[in-house]
Amino acid sequence: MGSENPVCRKLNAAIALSPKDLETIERILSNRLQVAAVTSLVADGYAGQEAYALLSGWACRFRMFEDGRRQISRLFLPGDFIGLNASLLGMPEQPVAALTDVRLAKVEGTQLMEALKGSHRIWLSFLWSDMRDRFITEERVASIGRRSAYERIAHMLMELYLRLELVGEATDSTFVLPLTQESLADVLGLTSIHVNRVLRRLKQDRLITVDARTIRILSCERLMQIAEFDPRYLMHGRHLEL
Amino acid sequence: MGSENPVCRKLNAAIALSPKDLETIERILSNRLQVAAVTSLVADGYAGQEAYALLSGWACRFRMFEDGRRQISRLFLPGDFIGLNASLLGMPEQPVAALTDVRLAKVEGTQLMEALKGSHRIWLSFLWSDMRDRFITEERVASIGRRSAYERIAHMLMELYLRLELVGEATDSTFVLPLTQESLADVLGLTSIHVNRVLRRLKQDRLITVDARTIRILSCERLMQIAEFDPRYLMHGRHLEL
DNA sequence: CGTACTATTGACGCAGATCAAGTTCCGTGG
DNA sequence: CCACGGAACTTGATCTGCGTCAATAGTACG
Repeated sequence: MGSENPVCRKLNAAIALSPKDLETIERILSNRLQVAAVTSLVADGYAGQEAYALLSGWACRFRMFEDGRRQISRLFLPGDFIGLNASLLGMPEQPVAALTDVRLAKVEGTQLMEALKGSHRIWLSFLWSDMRDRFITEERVASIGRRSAYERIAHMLMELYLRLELVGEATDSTFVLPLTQESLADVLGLTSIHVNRVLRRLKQDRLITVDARTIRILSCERLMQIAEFDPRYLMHGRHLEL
Repeated sequence: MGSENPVCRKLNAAIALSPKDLETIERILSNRLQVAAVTSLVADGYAGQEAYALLSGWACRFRMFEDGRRQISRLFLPGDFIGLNASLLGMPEQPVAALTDVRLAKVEGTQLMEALKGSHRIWLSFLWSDMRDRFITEERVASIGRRSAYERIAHMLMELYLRLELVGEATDSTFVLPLTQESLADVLGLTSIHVNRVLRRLKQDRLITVDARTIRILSCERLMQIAEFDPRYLMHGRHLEL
């Protein structure tokens, strides 16, 4: 159904969840809040119990340097959890900020733990989500470390498309990329100027079109080939027999 | 005691473990094996149940590209777990290889799960270790994305020193770095030639000395300052009240 | 209709890559 | 014990992808 929340959609796509499991998850996510773009969700080094699920909008975890350099270490898309494990330990972490207006669900540790204990499938699906986040970060290390700017942006566009598609926010090779080129640069380890130039090249090469902030991928195949995109790290599809 | 294994040492440094907890962990690690340098521990995309704990030597997870480029996304040092969570899901992952001769303990999922259920502290300590690995990877993204080669190497040397110190493999500002400059380059997202030049600069600037493969840090303070090293991400010390 | 982001484009510079030689360090076999 | 072969390390010369600086043009909002 269209009203299904992205968290359930994502988890259920990986591990078949029972209606009861889905209900349990919905309940965990019932404590909703809204936050405007740019707002800090987790302060730098804050050792809090805060954990969120992102229901709509984009957020990021980042590292600031004294001279103003910024690196975004993770992008959070709808359906992603923010600080779930860290909240269980209550340990200081890198700051998190909303990149767009955002709808969140605040997750309570105790409630979460009960759900994990109560259903093996819920536990598996959370583990899956957690592993996937890690693989995404490891692939990003590979991207920033060894891919050229052109390959890197090609890779990121494919990744975003597939991640958004999984939660129903992208179809038809098209999705909304609500970030400024500045933020994109901070994700990619580039400058906004170079991001701009590479996007132009990708358009010239008829690989994508950009209209306002809507991206259309003209050839997934060629984009994946350019980036040596190996979709396995996103772990989409039901790989587990239960 | 000196004979204590690095896994126990590391976990116990974060979460105070009871003698019984430590015994349980020792038991999980009783299935030992040895592997020579360069050997593959986890094949590319292998969806195995394999999980290891590294007892001595260094290993890495990496991403290969068709033209021979390589990026090491994680370094495993003594005391680290390899593929622990992935093994529970049995999902394909990036390959893992031994960088030096290595002593391992093979970890069984079922045995592990029992231990986690049996002791809250063991569970916490594994969660801590897991989070720490993630923070290390996120800080690496920041490093490769935004730090200069000089800052990046300074940062990595400090990180390695502190990680090794925690498991008793470094004292007195000195540790053995058993990697070739080629491997170092693949960790750092640089070329071996540039790594060589930057190391020379660090020596000239009286920040480190290198003798064979032994690194001595002459000024932690200056090194940390250069790299804007924020030790919080390593989560050393006992932060949790229990 | 300013004021302030955001995007775009050009000119130029530099950190780090590439190319090309050595040199040193070891392990191995004669 | 030495000779030899192959890594790993070192260093210089040159090149280039991306950064920096600078200027203009949209756009969005009050």
